[in-house]
Amino acid sequence: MPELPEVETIKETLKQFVINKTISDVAVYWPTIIKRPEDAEQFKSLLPGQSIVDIHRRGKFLLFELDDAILVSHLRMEGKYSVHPSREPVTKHTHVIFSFSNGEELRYNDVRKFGTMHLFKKGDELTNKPLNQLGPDPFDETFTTDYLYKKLKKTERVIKSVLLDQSIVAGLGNIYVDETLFKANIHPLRKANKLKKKEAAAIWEAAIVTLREAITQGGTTIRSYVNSQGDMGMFQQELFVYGQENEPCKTCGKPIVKMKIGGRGTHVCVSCQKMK
DNA sequence: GTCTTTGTTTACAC
DNA sequence: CGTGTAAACAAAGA
Repeated sequence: MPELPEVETIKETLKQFVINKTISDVAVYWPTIIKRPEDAEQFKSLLPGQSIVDIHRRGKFLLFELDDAILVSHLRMEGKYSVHPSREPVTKHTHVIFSFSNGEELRYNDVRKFGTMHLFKKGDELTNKPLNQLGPDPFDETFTTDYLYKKLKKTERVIKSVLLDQSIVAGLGNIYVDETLFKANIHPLRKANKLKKKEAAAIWEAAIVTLREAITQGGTTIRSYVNSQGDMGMFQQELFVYGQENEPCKTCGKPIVKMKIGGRGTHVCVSCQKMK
């Protein structure tokens, strides 16, 4: 479940292994991961000879900047990247391999095969799906309390669903939305357009603080997340509500309740997070 | 076989 | 057509 802090951590750990490496060959064992170009054979043919110039992050997407292209990669639930010598055996969940001219390989591993890859000519990625659907990153200067408050005003949806909407703000997923709303003392079922400006400001602040702290902890490891060096995140120790069903609230001691909102498991302290 | 998991896309009712 | 909700979808493990 890599969300923004996990993808940020993956980006930083992966950088040291792949920048300036030149792709010599590409193998695709599960073509449905490749979304653009539609034909995986064409995808493969476009990459050899290109070097990895840099890696960026946009929301939950990893962006591999190549000499003349951008590879946009989404890890969905369980996608992972790792670098190995080519002689090392692959696992049954390795679906894409980028071979480098130095004998190493960047491997994409994904137990669920839900991840996606889109390849663009440089510049085209911003005006096409999936990146053109995204709202600002939480740390972008355009993501302000005013921006958030105006967006919340416009919708009848509950706040939980709005914060999961990547076109509002890009990078929050189920873990960090639940944690953000707990920190802001807002019940996830509150209607977005009924929230006061002060409450929007509290959500903004809570999101920024939670994400920043999670990044410094290297992300959250719930099921299987590790960074590209194989290290677990540590933020799970800081979780107040996510995955804490029936555990006592760290603030008030009442048991954390799990409910379904918009089809998503949602964790809430009904004592601390008021419906008002 | 059924159910759960998540982020995103698609279908559809209003 | 915009909006909101629900279902579909990707696949595997419990």
